[in-house]
Amino acid sequence: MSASANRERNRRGEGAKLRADILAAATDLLERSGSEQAITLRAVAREVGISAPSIYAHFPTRAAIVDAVLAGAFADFNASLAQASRADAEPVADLRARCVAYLRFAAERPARYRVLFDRRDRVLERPSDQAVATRVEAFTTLVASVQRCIDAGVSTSADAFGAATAIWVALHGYATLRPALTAFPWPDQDAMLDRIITGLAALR
Amino acid sequence: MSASANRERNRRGEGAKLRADILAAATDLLERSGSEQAITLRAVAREVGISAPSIYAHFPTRAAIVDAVLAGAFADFNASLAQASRADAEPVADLRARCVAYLRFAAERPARYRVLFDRRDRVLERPSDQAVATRVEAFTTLVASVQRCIDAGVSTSADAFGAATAIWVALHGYATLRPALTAFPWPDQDAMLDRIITGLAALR
DNA sequence: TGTACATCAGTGAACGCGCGTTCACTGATGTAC
DNA sequence: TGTACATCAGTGAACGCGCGTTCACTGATGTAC
Repeated sequence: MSASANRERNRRGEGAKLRADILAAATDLLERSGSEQAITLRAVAREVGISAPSIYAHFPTRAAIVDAVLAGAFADFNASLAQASRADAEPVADLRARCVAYLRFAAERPARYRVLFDRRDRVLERPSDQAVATRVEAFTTLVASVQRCIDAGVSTSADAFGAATAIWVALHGYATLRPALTAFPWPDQDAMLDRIITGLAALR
Repeated sequence: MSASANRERNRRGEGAKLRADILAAATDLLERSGSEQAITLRAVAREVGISAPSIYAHFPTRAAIVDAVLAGAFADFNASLAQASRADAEPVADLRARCVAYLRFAAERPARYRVLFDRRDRVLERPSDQAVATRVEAFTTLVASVQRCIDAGVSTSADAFGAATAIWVALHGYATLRPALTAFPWPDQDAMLDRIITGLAALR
């Protein structure tokens, strides 16, 4: 298949546009297939309408593409949660809004969600401080949200960190299992969330 | 590499022994690599010390090997939980023992655990009733365990199924995230379990 | 007891595939003079 | 204003790899006579 059939060559100085197209195509492949294995140089090239070697002008290796997709997923995830946050509202309402946004992100972009926490730690390559911060951001704000419930006297928990970890773990389990086991007679999501928040944040 | 260096040819009538060796090698590859992708015909053959085509006497396709590994993992998982169960003891102690066994299985055989619930439903191939029953067995007994807590008046939950689902989801989240994110400052597992059981089974 | 032979438990070479990556190249585009 | 040319944005062919699978085969082993 000729690439020119699908895509016009960028004008001079606009070569960097291809980088964005490559990233979008890779993200799309991930989301459609459900697996980061689907992100191959050749599949991405096919999707964008270029030849495979053209990718090397923008990414040094296949892994670099996957990393960039992952970074984008984390940024989207953090943005979704931040947007849902209502730090000035009732603390329980804020906590709930954050959890709803968490599950919504996972439901709407299941493959991207999975990839956020599915990867084993890379022992060899040390992630940058910024990468670590991005990864921890959503959790940090969750702890703060639980702490606000404690401060307001509506949670009897003595440990915001522990409670937030338990909530996170439950959300992750639900977010992961729900799309994987569609035949399971899942309870209503709102009821599930009530159980998780009330039980694990030790709400009165 | 010659196979005869590693393995003696089975005697006549004992060809079926190879099936068990193939399964063990495939399981080992899964557990060592952390991914079912590592189960390739050639890798399995290398591991067992035979040539790749020899596998076809025992499994029609690569997928059949993976399925068999998965079935074995489910059987082991159910057996681990069943063994931990103390249905005649205090209901809370039984529930806790089951949860501990759940997390222990996941910690000791992380790749096998993952594969139990990681796979998306196969929409095309309908699983047999028996396969479904095996998959649901552990959960069914968890619901019963919660129900015993309710019957004993120690849980205020009105819905054993909902509570069991919440507990399962939290256990799964923890079992999945804990080995994946080793840099996270995980709280003590016992404290975590207390939070999950007490909070989600609505224990007094 | 000896031997021909069917069967069993495998082997080794080959197929076509998609992959990541390298390499030498091409042709349009903008710029210097 | 015209043109030579450097540069940019790519291309197409090729590499070696491991894969699932097929095929024709081999040689040891047990058994029938």
